[in-house]
Amino acid sequence: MSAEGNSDGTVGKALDVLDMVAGAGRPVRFSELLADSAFPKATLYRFLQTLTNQGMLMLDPDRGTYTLGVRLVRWAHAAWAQSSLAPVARPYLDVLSAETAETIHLAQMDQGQVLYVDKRNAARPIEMFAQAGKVGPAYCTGVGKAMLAYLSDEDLQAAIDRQSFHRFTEHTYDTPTKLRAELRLIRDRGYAFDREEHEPGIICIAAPILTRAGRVIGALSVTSTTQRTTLAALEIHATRVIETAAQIAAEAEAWRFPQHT
Amino acid sequence: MSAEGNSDGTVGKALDVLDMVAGAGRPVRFSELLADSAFPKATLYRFLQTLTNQGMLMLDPDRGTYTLGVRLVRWAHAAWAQSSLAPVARPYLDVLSAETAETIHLAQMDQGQVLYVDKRNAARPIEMFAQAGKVGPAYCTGVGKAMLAYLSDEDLQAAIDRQSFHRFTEHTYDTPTKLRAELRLIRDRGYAFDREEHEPGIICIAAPILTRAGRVIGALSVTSTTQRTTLAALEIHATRVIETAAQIAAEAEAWRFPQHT
DNA sequence: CGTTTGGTTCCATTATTTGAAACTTAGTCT
DNA sequence: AGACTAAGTTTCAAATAATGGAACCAAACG
Repeated sequence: MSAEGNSDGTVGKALDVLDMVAGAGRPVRFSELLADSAFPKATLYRFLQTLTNQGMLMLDPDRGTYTLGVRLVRWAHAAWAQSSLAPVARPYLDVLSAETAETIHLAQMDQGQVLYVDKRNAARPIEMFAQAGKVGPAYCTGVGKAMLAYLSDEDLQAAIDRQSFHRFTEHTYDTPTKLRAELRLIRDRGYAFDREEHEPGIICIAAPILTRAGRVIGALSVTSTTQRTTLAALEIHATRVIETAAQIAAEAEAWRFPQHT
Repeated sequence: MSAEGNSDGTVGKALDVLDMVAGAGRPVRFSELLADSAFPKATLYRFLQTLTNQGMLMLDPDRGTYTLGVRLVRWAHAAWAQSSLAPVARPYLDVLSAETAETIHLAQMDQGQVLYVDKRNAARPIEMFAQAGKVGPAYCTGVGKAMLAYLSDEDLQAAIDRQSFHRFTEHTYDTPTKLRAELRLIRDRGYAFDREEHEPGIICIAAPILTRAGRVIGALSVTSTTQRTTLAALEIHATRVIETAAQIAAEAEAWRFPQHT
């Protein structure tokens, strides 16, 4: 979680610093960052200055702490609007949400993890920013497995290498072998289950969003709890989830979607 | 429209390139970017490669077009949660929204522009990502002027230098001089009006959010239309807006600086 | 096919980054 | 107060990475 060994020249290093601040998840002092980083004092200092100048970081002058800058929020808006499935999928999610009255997730793959890009909440109005942008593990979520199942061999291998296989619950597939077996079943079935693999009591069914060429560009899930319903009952939505995924795929293809990895 | 006099070394230049892609608002080809940029072919090419490697940009291999990468969405979530006022302000906005039954905006300053970080819609609640993250001009919006009015002299000068002073409506303050006079009034009054300066028919009253030390950290507005109400009628909310701004400021200060002298 | 257009790579030159060390505060201890 | 310490800032010659003109490649065009 801490140090990327990455090195795309100066820019790469600067972004590593950004990541470090992002990773902290709270305002951090220069000295804290210095302790965690491989950079010498002066170098880190200069990066911090540059990033602050650029609005990527914010320096609280009273406290001398750094946080992520709001400029990122601005870019994210553009990124979300321009290169996520969310804008395209929105109307379809609305329909599915109304039909199922359950929580809907729309996700994409990002660096081997699941990135949620949109959500419809069963009950109350949504808190989009609080939800979209969140990341989760791929190997133990419905959307994650749905996407993994349709990855090319080499992309799958790369993704598997990035999984932690932490055993969140007793149902978590905690080895690559078990996971691969599960993925095979998912591919045969056409959609994935989450059997309380990530959080106890949380179940879902999820379908991949595929281009005509068969490339995964995202996934879609209907989520519920074991208190409200059962997996079997949830499965009646399978057809509609798959349909919706297909509709989104078709729409997205009209816009010729970039490749996500 | 991008004045790249930026002097933050290589990182700054790379971010300018990112901005260029973001600014396009659609997938762009290498050659388009080349035409718009001052960089020579090879240089621009290398930046694009680096940014793509870093996940800040995405390259559609079929079309040869670049879009913003989803990694930004991920960072933005962290930025929003960690260094925007939005999470802190949320409950207060909810109350104000219920009380006024008008549209509420929460904004912060970003590079001389207004960045909206949260919103409550008069009618229906939705679309956070689609709304938050949007930017607008500072010199002709309520929140913008409220923030400008409390900037330090040098920050104000820097901000003014970045304004376009485009005359959106007949009420727009279209020169620095007029704007400065208006800002003085706002400071005296404690809150700002928007008298259809940005969009015809749209009016608002806005208050700055200030730390105890007097630093501007954001602004808050209640917006309506000339069809629904008048500026005079809207002004009855002034006290509550200022109160709410104070509450958010207090909360933000407590939350971000737990320990105090 | 010869030509144009759009994209990628080379590599000697040049400018930027680097980081040890010196310096400046601001804060603590005696 | 004065001496020490920790945290942050600046300097500057050496090391390194960025630069960009030009060559190259590959489609698409005529």
